[in-house]
Amino acid sequence: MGSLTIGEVAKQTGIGVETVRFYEKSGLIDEPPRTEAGYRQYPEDTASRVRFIRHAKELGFTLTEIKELLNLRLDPTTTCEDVRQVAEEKLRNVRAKIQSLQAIEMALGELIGACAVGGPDGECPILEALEPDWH
Amino acid sequence: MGSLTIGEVAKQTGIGVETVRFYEKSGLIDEPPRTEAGYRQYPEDTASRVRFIRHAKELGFTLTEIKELLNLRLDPTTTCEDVRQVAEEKLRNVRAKIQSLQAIEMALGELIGACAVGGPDGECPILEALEPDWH
DNA sequence: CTTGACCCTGTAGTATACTACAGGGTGTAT
DNA sequence: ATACACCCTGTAGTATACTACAGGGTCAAG
Repeated sequence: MGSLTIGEVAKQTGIGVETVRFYEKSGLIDEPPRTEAGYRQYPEDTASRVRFIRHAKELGFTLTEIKELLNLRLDPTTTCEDVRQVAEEKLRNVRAKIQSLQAIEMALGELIGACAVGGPDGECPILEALEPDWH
Repeated sequence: MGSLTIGEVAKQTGIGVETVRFYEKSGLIDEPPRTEAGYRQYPEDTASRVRFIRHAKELGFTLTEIKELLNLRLDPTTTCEDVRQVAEEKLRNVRAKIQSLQAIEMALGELIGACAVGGPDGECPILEALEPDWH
């Protein structure tokens, strides 16, 4: 107990074993210790790390950006100030995404509302809601 | 006036002319009328459509999903009920993304706060903030 | 002690979304 | 009338993120 095979990680996270190895090679999850036979022994929190990666990917972050997010903790060579600056940049990035999504959310809500009363009439509430505030 | 060349669309949106043609071929923007010489004459709102596509892409939507979003209006063969159902599914999708981003936003805020007082201490607030509510 | 499910490395193939030619025509400014 | 920037089609190449073998070793159950 206390460690997971690559197959268990894959099963718990709904991805393939090749993808787990791919993430490891890409530096998104740490290289785990091995058994004598060479089998990977992943720590138990690897599964939540993988789930984080999948969610972040769905939110439009690239694997490179996700690596940066995950490395915000745990790199002892960077100073606190470095970490803070990267974190603040990511935070601005995240907030911009939230705003854009909220604009789409409103547009979709309007579309559904318009649909309920009269049906779509050729204009595009989605485009209209998003355009004005985008430089 | 009243129409844009492909180069003008590209310039106004910061993408290349090849990408505009690619979006046209992919059905994300309508095939525009042509001059006698075969030059494309895009309607003026093409630029905002392209900007919408770029933003939606940054939010993790695929081009296929963006097409679905854009086609929510303007297809006269689908019923209002069809439109509403697709719109509501997209809305749920968008709201889930907003929630996940807000969780990341909080985690980053915590990280920045922790950093301000004592520096990172080996735990990962980003991972921790996201884990509990993700099945 | 063998069968089947699992693991290993390494390489090659796929889908998505561009991006860059090649080879040619157009339009206007000097 | 000849540059030069721009447009056209079509095809091929690239980056990212997987996904699928090939060829082989490991291990627990019967």
